[in-house]
Amino acid sequence: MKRTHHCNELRADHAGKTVTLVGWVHSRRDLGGLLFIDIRDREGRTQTVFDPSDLPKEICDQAAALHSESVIEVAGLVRQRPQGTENSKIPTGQVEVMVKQFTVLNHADVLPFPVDDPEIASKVNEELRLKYRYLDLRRPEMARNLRLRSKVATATRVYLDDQGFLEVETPTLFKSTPEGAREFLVPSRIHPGQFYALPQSPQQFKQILMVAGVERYFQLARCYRDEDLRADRQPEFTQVDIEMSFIDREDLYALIEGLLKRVWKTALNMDIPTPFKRISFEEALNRYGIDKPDSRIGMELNDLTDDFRSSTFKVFSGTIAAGGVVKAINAKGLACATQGQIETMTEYAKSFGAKGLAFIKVEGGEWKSPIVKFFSEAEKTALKSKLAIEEGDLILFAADQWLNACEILGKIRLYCAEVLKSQGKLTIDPTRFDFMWVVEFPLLSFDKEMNRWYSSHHPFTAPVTEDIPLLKTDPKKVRGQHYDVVVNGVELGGGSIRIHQPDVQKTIFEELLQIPAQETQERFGYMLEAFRYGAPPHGGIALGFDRLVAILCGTTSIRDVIAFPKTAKGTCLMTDSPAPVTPRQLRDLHIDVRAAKKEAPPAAPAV
RNA sequence: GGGGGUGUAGCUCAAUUGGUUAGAGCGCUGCCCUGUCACGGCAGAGGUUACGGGUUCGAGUCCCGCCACUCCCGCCA
Repeated sequence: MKRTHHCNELRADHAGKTVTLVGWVHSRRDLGGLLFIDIRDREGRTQTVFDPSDLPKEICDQAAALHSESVIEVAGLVRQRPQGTENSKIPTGQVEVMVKQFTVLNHADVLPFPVDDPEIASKVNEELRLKYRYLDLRRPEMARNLRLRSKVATATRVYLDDQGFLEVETPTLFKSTPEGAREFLVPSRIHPGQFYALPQSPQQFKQILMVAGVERYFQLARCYRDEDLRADRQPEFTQVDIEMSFIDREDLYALIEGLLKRVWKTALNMDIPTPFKRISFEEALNRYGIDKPDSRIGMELNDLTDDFRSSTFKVFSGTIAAGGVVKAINAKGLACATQGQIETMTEYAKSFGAKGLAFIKVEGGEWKSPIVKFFSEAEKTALKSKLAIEEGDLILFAADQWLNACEILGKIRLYCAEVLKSQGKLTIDPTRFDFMWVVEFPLLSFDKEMNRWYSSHHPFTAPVTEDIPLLKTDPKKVRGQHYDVVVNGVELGGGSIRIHQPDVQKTIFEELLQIPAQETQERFGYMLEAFRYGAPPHGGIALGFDRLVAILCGTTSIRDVIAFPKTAKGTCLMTDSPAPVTPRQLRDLHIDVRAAKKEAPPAAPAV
């Protein structure tokens, strides 16, 4: 068997050539005498013709009995199609292969779902698609995603190699660092009762590589987090992990902008403008109510705190008196929102801790609202001008402490955008990509319940240099040298300049995070020690590779760009994992299982 | 852990207020068909309405439980 051409290769000037094609039976049209079979491989498809006047009956019968997706090999003569029978829908539509020899390489059973019909195949229950992932991946859309992912990975490697980066692999069997994401544990057979952890990210190793003098490191690194899944979160995922020595934030921005420019050019043949705009965490919250703004949908937040400071509407003025703020968005054209939708929004807002969701519907020239009667003329005028209120608008308010008020309206804003989209009142150009850097995150956040500070990003993030004195006096004000790269409301990645001075690192660990010295030593001792032996200033970033590819493929679910993804409950429907193991295996690992045993599934019926 | 959505033939979907034998398209099986490409024509098979209970003269439809898939909250340094 030697194929001479792939199935998207033959053109009119191949006429007269004898060729061999291999591939899958895409479709079969049996006219009783003449039989057409479209043979498909990953490149495309080609029509083959079985002519009974030319071939033994057995061959024609055998070919006529084939199911879709059987794998065949055909050899024959390429010829120009008879006039009037060309098919302009496919690139090989000018020619066909007159079959001389034919072999069935694998006879396919009837399929659980159609692979050839994109209309139906794209609507097939995802459960079925995951169970028969190999069939799902044959669909052109999925094959395209796999191919695009591969191209982006290669473009990334080439770009970073051009920039002098070394690709270094780091261990998958790591040590548990019980802070941050929940880890997957791997019991040690050789060391009874001890465990490895799968890395949440190669964070510590990449910093150590800087101490090791690598200067420029990258890796398409597999990371593992035992947390609940989302459309854009899987328990195992891939990061473009990057770390560099002797840099500041500007160097990093330039590097990543160059990388994304290259990737967008390679994948979509698009030139994205650089540098990306930059927005501080505070401004992002103030304007968009979220630290990963989608700037394509308008409806920015407005601050009305000053306007309602002495309002007779106590819900607002009272909140302000207690140190809170009043914010509002204008959902243009949403005055038609149903009672149900307003209720949904209110419930949604409440789930984030809002007490309620005040609103004004601007309909029929009047402001319909349960609260507007409390507003003075001056307050109404301020609203009207600040929010540019027009007929048909829906105004939504949040009154709360700053962060809460912002976040509530931020979520409501995204919800409104979805409603407007579904009503056709908001359309977004699918080729629009709004990149931005979100910067100046607070280094630390305070956990009221635990009564302690924790790292907003991770404990290795360097404070902004001029804020270092504030560490001991006013930790809340310390900004971190942290940055997130965001596109269209998706956090593509984040990173920071790291701490490379052992004393600053020690202050963070022991004085602010209040990790006891002994524990710091046990968990991070090797890092602190490494920093004592010549640690260069360094920083880096990690980009979510699955999210990156998903955006390029125009899908919201990273499952569409991962060959073998997990379900929302972390199972693999194709291999049926996770699964029980034998008592013998457990014994070797010194493990007793206390969980109730799941009942074994009934034996599969004989096929 | 919590909330929402979905589950009817192999696939995609329908089934009025709880009311006859649960339907359609595609696929599948058989027969016919020599220029189709969504080939066409005729005939046929195919259902534990996810699963387990309950209410009712009667349940795909209502109630309770449960499972799977999915979206979201929590969670994701």
